Amino acid sequence: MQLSSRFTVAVHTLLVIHVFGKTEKVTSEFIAASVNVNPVVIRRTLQSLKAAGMVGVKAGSGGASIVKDLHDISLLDVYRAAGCVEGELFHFHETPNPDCPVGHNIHAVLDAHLADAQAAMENELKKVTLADLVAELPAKA
Amino acid sequence: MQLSSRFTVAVHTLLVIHVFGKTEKVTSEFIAASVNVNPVVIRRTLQSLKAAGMVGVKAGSGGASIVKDLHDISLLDVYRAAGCVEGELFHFHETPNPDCPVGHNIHAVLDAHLADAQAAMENELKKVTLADLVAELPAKA
DNA sequence: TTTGTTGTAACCTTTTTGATTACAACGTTA
DNA sequence: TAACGTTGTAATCAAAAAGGTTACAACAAA
Repeated sequence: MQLSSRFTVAVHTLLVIHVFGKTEKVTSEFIAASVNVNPVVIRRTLQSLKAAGMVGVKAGSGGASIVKDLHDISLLDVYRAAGCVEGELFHFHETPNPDCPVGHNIHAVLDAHLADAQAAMENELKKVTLADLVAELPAKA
Repeated sequence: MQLSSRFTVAVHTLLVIHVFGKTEKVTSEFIAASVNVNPVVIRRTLQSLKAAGMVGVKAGSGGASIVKDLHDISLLDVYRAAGCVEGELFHFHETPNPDCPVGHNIHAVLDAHLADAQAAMENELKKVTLADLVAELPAKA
């Protein structure tokens, strides 16, 4: 089981807007051609990124642009904006038996550790900005 | 989107076996009553834990037992044994456009960072052993 | 042999993801 | 203002996966 691709699609989307934004009108169809998904998926992604204050989208005339400094957008920001994980990363079985000492305390002993693990992952995503990714782009081309 | 509950169910299962193993025959039905899932789900969990060398299960007569020191079983071990994530945690859209500079390089610029984030999470799980959890159990009861 | 349990296949339901169609709303331009 | 291309968004669909459930052969012990 893997997390939704919304996150990587969102990162890809932002990079396309950055790279082509100066020279082309970057429409949902244009981005979709690079990511290789349906344009509607990109439009939904753009709405999420817009709600997070990262991009502007021109209804009618068309075209997306980045409205925030790439140094100020971390992978964690994109991850959160994409909304592929709501709240807790780990999933608990519902209603463990409260009459059993283990079932009664399973959350008490596990929750904090799982939260730590999730925080460690998110903290790592926070270290990387889109500006870092852009810097790596040409070098690997 | 959350990870499968297989992981937390597996932890719960191991704790039940530990707590009741001395005094009762811990069957899949017994564990299922604490976790509050179907006994077959527990049997499948037990097979995974058995394959990982953590438990022994008596076919026929019934009952599961732990066959490894709890100090030597980390949450990461259980996480891996439960198999709720195969390989990569993050999911990529398939076949990004290789003719686009972004599509062509998206893996090159993202893979390492995502692997770092996943490793940070797993590393945190590695720090906690089942013995730690057991130590926390009575204190919170 | 009887009883209770495991091991496992098979099937079903539910949920979720992403694909897709459809279309009204919108901006630009001719 | 009319035509055109694009966005915003709802609705629907198919595919995948998770967990639930039934079923039953294999097995161990009394």
